Amino acid sequence: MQILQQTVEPYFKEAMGTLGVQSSDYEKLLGLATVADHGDLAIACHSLSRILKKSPVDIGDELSSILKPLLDGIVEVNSLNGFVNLKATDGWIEKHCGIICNDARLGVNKSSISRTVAIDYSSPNVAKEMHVGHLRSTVIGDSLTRILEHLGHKVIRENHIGDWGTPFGMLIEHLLDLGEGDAGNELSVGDLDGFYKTARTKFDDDSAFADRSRSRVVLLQSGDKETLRLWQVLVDESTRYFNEVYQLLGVLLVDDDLMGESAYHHLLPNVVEHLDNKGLLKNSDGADVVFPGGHLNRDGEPLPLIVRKGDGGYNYATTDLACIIDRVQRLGANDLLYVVGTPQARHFEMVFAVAHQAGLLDDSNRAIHVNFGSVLGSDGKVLKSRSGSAVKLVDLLKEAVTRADEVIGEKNPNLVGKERQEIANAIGIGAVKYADLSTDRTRDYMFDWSKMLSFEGDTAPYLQYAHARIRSIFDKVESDSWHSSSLSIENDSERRLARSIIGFADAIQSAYVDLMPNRICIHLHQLSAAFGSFYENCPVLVAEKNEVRDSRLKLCDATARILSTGLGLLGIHAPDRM
RNA sequence: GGGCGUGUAGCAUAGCCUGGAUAAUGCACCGGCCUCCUAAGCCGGGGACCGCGGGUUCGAAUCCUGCCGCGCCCGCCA
Repeated sequence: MQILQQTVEPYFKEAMGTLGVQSSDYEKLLGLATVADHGDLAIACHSLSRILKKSPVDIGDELSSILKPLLDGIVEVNSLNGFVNLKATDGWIEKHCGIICNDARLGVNKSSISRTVAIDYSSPNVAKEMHVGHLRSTVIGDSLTRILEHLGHKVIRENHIGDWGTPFGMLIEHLLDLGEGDAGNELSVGDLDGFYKTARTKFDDDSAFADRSRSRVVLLQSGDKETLRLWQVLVDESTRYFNEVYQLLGVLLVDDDLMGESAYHHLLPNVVEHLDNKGLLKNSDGADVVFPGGHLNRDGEPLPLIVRKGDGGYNYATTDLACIIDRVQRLGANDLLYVVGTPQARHFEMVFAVAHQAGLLDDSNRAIHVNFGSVLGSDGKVLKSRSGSAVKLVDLLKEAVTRADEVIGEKNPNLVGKERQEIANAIGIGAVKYADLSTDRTRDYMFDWSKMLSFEGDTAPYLQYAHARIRSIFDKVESDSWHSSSLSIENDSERRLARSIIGFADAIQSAYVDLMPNRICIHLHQLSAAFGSFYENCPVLVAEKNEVRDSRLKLCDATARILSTGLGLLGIHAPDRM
């Protein structure tokens, strides 16, 4: 209802002028109504009481009578308890909802300024299983990518996989021990954890193996050809596996988006050199560090960002700085988004601070840690991959699809074959994604199988179901004549639905501004609920008059398109049947 | 110890940035609705000292502050 507020704003100002109130005294008084029954917009008059030396109720009455003629035909004006309530007229709703119904973009305009956004998400580790933390990053990042692109921004996906570092010594040695063929087998069936854990165990228990692993790291870093080839085998097998998961999940990530840690390896000395040239580099306990300020360690001393370890090796802070250089200078990114868990908040604060100090970022750039909460088990404790949580991402997704398929068998046995498979996929995967996207991403997230895979309530299947019901109506419509008809709003169910249709653009805007996909979920659920009520109360095909039928068809069409568009922005499919 | 975050009905959440009128939604619970466009649905009902105490304000779930609980982070892992 931003659009209504914009419409009303000038008249409101005029009325305030008539009352003799300064603009600084009424700036925020006009806002969205908090009590839906009272209207769409409200003006709280209480703070004017002191200025005008009248009671809020009297001011409300007076303001109301000034606004009434000004806003005739736009809103109904009433005053109550010192509030002036503005409720959109049916005429206004018919007009604006009608515009949206006729708009391919459903009222969602592209941003006037297109930004180039590099978004870093998913980032699984080579030769390690993807776990629920990767699920969050992948699903949230995918949704944000879609939202940004929908608004006309240029998005560069960056899958910063963990493909470099000391563990690769032991992984390569383990690969050699198994023989490339067998190892490839193990990896290709997706037993990444088994591979990694065995290597780890050997490293810990077998000193000869540990020695070989360390030498292998040296060979890897010095660019030994054969070692690099073996390393590439590990990377290829892993990425093939990641791609399977991505395909099952239905996210946009492809091989071209891969930009692993190894890709920045050669830039790391330059990063340190650059920091040194800027005079930021300090030596502390043998390591090269930068003190960004604002952070203290346990002893109350300034906390450094280590860019080069005492042993001469580089670490993730160095790589992240190299990424910033690459993304800003080579890719021309205005905005840098990092869809990474909250525990790394301090790390990113320090990296961004150093990047600014070093001139790698300036005021035109926005570097944002798009943080998300930890994944908790049913016991409320953090689920960690190290503790060997048995939840494999692939297994979870497959179970979701299986369960969806079972429900289809119960609810709609007519669906068979390939179509049923695709629908089961859309429902199962959609349920998992929606469970992840529909809550505030910054809060911890309870990993609950039964909730995630239940298809009742505020879930993707509820929205998909609303969509499918509408599509089934259109299956029975023979003529397109409704397309050119106009809306006529006659009852509360229609009003509520039309208002919700108008609100779609606001929801997208809100999701974009705060990078919060759940704002879209909230709106889609509210829209679906409005539709559910409409569906029960307002016969469409058997409406008493043709004008009414056509008007309702328009509402249905817009609702369905908002659902499929909105779900699409969440990376969720909306099947025509289910 | 310091920093950051969080605490809303039995459970899970929205609202908090940008303060307003009976705190919203889902699950669970209770009661209704399928000769009628998909009942994965709809309608109605009960259930909350918005962690606790101060403060600012005409007005606080929302802003400030103190305390309590919980979580994460606090130098060579990422």
